[in-house]
Amino acid sequence: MTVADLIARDVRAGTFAPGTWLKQIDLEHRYRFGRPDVRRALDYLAQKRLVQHVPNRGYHVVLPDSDQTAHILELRVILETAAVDSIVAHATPEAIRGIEALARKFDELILHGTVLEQYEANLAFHHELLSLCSNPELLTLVTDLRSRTSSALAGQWSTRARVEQSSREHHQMIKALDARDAQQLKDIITRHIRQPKER
Amino acid sequence: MTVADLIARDVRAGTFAPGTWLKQIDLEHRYRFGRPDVRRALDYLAQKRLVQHVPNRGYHVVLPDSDQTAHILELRVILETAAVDSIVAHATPEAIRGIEALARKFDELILHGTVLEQYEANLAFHHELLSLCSNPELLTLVTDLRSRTSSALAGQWSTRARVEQSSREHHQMIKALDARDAQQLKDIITRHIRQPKER
DNA sequence: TCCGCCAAAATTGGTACCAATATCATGCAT
DNA sequence: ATGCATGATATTGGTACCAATTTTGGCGGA
Repeated sequence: MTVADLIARDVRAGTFAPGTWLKQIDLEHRYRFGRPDVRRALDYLAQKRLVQHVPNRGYHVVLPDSDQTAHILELRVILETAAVDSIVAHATPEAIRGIEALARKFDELILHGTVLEQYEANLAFHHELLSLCSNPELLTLVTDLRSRTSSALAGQWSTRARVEQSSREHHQMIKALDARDAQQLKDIITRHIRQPKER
Repeated sequence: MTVADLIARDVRAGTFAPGTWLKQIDLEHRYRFGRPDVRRALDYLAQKRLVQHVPNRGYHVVLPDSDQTAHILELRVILETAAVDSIVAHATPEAIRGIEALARKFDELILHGTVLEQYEANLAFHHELLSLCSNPELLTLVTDLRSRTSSALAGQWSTRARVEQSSREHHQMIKALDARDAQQLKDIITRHIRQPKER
């Protein structure tokens, strides 16, 4: 696993809170990598907009911007609903079963997993679903976008109720996919991404 | 202007043909920058998928993959048509006039400009049009995607006829925008991006 | 007591150098 | 003559070091 992945994971897990300055020396000792590796990783993450670079100051974890995350979520709605027709067209019974397995994996982790594990299981579910789309670039693009909103992980996934709601929506997606109901699937995905605040 | 921009420009201009190995020493001398700057630029461009990194071999300009570019073009169709409703809603008369000016600028360069100038004028036109969308992230995302397909610049922009067709479509877009005809604008944009091969 | 200035420590970012690896050319054996 | 091994060369990539900038702590003055 690369340095960038390790840092990204720690950012998501909350080890490095938003706004924290990531000092190269600390990262060097923490992950036992050389200075150039650390700097490349920070540049990489800066380009991915997970950290921000300030010349002669260093790199710090980005502060979540609610407007910006809202815009990114809208992009995901656009892209993931656009993928639905192709997904439905390529949804073989085996593929659906594979997705269902990942949904159940997510369900299990609601009770006995850490927030990070839940997050990654959720990622795996959506990744598998989107991989049915005939456009592989869409998958990588959405994956990229998702990685930019997850720093607001604590906010979105805080409550048990919200996670259980996600689980229900996963199974609703599978049901709609099984029924080849594209419009229904689009609606669920839209709700799932937007995560409307309850009442 | 940064090293990455300079390299990117030379790649688009065809100075560095697809497949060419970009040697750090050469770039260092060509642009009069230090080694670390060159390496950062190459890493940056590799992340942007303009060049490819092979460990212990170096960086080479990506070879255009027709399937991949087709997929990226489809993503642009999805995103740019999705932006239309918002664009139409925010199209003030002044904004339309600004876009029209850029379209005319493009027209002029058809006759008296280099291919690179035409390319950049085209970019400016689309950038201005998309900037009307209420979602700024969409603009940056499409700009990013566009930068990945332009290495196939020679292929797409080769003929005078194709460039003039683009010009006509620009003005059709403005007309549809002026008429507040969102569906019409979407159709034109879709054709414009897909650039169907003439019979 | 609080504010501003100055020095010291720490961190970033760049330069030079060196090791590791790949490519190329030459020579040898078949 | 051709294929292969071997050594020379060039390029990449990492290590160590140093300069430049920023931050921190302390001191003096208002």
